[in-house]
Amino acid sequence: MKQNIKVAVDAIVFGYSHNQLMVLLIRRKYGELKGQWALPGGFVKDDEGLDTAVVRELQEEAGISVNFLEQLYTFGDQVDRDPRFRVISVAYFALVNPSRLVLKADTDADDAQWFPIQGLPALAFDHADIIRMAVARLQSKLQYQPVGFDLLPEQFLFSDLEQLYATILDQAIDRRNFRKKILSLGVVEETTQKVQQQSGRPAMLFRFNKRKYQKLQKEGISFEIKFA
Amino acid sequence: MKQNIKVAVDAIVFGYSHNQLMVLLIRRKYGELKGQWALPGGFVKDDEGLDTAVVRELQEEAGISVNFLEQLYTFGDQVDRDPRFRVISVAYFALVNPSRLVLKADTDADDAQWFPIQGLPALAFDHADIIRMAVARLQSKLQYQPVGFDLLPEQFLFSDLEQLYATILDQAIDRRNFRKKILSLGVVEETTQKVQQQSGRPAMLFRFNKRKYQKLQKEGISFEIKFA
DNA sequence: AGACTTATGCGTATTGCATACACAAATATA
DNA sequence: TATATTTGTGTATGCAATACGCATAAGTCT
Repeated sequence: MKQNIKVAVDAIVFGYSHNQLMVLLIRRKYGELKGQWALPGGFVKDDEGLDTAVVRELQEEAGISVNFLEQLYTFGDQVDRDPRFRVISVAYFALVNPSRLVLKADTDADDAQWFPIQGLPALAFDHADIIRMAVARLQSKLQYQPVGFDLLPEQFLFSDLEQLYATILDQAIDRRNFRKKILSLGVVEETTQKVQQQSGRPAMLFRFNKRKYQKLQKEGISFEIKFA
Repeated sequence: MKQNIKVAVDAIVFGYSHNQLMVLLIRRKYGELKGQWALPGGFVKDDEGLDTAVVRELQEEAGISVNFLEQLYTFGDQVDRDPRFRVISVAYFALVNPSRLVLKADTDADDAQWFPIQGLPALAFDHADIIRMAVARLQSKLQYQPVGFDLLPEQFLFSDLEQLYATILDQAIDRRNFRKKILSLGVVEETTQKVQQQSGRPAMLFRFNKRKYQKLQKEGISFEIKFA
C-alpha cells in the first residue's frame, strides 16, 4: 500500500473581546512560508487521534485550551493546497471565553496573536477560505444553538450578549425582542449584582444556566418543523 | 517528515425504493476482512482530490454516479479503527434517485448491494457508526433543505413525497398540512398528467422546479431567526 | 436644582405560520 | 348501486415572531 499524503489538523479559534470577533493566528517559524501568518495546527502523530492532535497543537503553539471544539471540515480537494507536498487538513472550530483568552508565552508571545475578523493579515495556504467557512458556521450556529456562553465571561450584561449577536451576525437587533427570546429559552439567569457603566441606568449582571445551556446545546434551539 | 497514516474516503449512498430507505454496501473481496460488508470507498491517490476519489470509488465499486454528494465527517479519533494500520476516513454523504439506482455489473453484481436501513448486515470497521451519523444528517437535512428531489424520480406523486418524509423521519405526517407547507415553498409543480393507482381517486403527477429547488438548497428552507 | 442625555428594563398590539381537524371528489370493487 | 379507497381542499385556533412605546435609573450639563 503506497500512499504519500500527510494528515494535518488546523484550528480556527474564535474569541470575543472589545466587541469584536477575534481569530487566533500563528506566525510560521520555519520553512518556505516562514514569517507568514497561519492557523494554529500541525501534523497528526501516528499514535494520536485527530481530536487529541488539535488539543495538543493548541497547547504547544499558543498555550491555550478551549471551551468548545468541534470538527469543521476536511480540506483536501486541491492537491496543491500546500506547496511543499500533498497535505489534507482536518479543520476544527473552537471557541474560547475571555478567561482563557490570554496567550501564554510558552512560545514567544510574538508568534501567537489575536486578530479581529475584519483585519486579518495575508494568510498561508488556503487558510483564508477555511476561516471564511468557520465564520459561516459560527453565524449559523448562533441561530440554532446557544453558543454565546463559550465566548462570554462568567457574568455579563445583557447588552454584551446582544452586542455579540449583532457583531457576529452583522445585523441590527431589537433589544426588547432579543431579550424576550433569550429569556424564554431559560438559559440565562439574573444575578443579584448591578454594574454601573459610563452613564445611564445601571445594568444587572447575568450568567448562564449551565444545565439548561448544555441541554439546549445538544438538542438545538426549539425549532423543528412538525408536519404532524 | 515521518508520518504513517493512510487516507481513505467512504461514501454513504442513500436510495429510496419501495417506500424504504436503502444504503449501498460492498462486500470486501480481499484481506483480513474478506467477505464482510462495508461502505463503498477506498484509499485516496496521491494526485487526486478527496472529492474525486469518492466519485471514482463509487464508479469502480458499484458503477454508480450520484445526484448529491457532500462531505459528512472525518473519522480518525480512534487510532485502531482499522485493524491493519492507521487509517483516517473522510466520509461522504450521497443521494441517488431511482433512475440511477440500478447497480451496473462492472464488478460482480453480487459485490455491491442495496440494504434497507433497518436490515443492515454486520459491518466492517466503524461503518455502523458512520451510517448512524449519516442517517441523522439526512433526517436533519430533510428539515431545512428540500432534499427529496435527489431521492425521487423526475415525476412523482405527492403521496410519494409524503411517504418519503414519513419513512425517513419515522413519524406520522398530516397530509393536508404537509401539502400546504411544501406547496408554499414553491419547489414542486403540478404536471398535467394523472396516474391511476390501485383504487381510489387518480393522482396528479408532480415534478420539482429545479431552479427554485437549487436556490432553496443553497439558502436553506425559510427559517431564520430575525431579532430585528 | 433642574433639564437633558444615555442606557436599561418591561409591556402590548399585530400578524403570520404551524397545528388541528372535516368533508368533498374520483376512481375501483363487490 | 353501494362501499371502500385514495386524492384533494378549506377553515378555525393558538402560539410565537415582529413592531413599537414608554417608564426607570443613573450621569452630565447649565
